Amino acid sequence: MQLALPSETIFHAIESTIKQYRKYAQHNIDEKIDDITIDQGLVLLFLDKYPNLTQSEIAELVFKDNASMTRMITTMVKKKHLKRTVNDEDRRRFKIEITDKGRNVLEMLPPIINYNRHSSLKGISKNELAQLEITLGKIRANCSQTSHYEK
Amino acid sequence: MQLALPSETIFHAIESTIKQYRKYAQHNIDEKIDDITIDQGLVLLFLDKYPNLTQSEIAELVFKDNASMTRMITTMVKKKHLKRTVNDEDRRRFKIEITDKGRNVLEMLPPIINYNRHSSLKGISKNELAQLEITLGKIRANCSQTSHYEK
DNA sequence: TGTTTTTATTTGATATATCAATTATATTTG
DNA sequence: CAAATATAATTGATATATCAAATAAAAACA
Repeated sequence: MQLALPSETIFHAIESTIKQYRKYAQHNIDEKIDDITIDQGLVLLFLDKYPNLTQSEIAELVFKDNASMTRMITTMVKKKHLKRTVNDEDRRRFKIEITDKGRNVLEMLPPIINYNRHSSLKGISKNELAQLEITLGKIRANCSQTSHYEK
Repeated sequence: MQLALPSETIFHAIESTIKQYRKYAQHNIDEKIDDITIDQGLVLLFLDKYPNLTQSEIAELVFKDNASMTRMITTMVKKKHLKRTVNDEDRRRFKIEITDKGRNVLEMLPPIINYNRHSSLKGISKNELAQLEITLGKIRANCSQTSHYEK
């Protein structure tokens, strides 16, 4: 059976694009901020905007699952960007607070993120971007259906 | 500073598309084959086509680094899809062989992979795909440059 | 030939992802 | 109210990713 090499498929193009963007964005962050990943940065931004988020709400916003979020926040507490205390109104939850060190990071972050987003889309028209969005949406829709592939 | 939510950016669209494709593809594999990931399947396909590949050559073909490939192959040896023996012509290398169990998997794999690739692109024209490829290429190019963001 | 460099692979540390099972607390409901 | 169910978060197991350091063997070189 004929089978294209993975390198020849659009899926590889999609995957390597997002990987390259992540590396690029992380590199630009690393130049200015010590020891913060893209996703940890997003956690800070969301907590700043909505201070009462629970861990699972944050998880949803940054597209992680709860287990990963637990561990991410544990890491960020260890690095002293966050403080985690029990929420007395609902003792199942935690109150997650941004420390001064976290606030420090927060000040530097938005311009870098904006730069990353804009510079990586240089030379791509609004139309082209809209088309990209549409095509990706079609793929997602195709992949969200229950397969009809015969067992 | 204004900052779009991650969910509103094209980067999230790209990332969630590839994640959804991976889940969909893995799900279709799981229905028919026990205990094989997409990437492990690709390793088998490449080894079948080019039996003398070294670990680092395989790594390159499936876009992993050497450390990950070492661990992937260790896992596949544990699961008895592969056999690893020292290569006597160059004792730094290993000879990686596909076992009967691995061959069994190999027979079932190509039609599933083809199905995954085709069904997830349903309703997308050749032109549209070509355009997708072009736009992604522009993003990759933008992200491969050394940033000029001022320190 | 002996030394240096390169290549192939491994290992350790750390972060993240996924799944299932577990714990603790809240909420619902009969 | 007590029992059942739902929610928030954790934990354990396992796989993968990344980086840097280590090992072993081969190749280059002086």
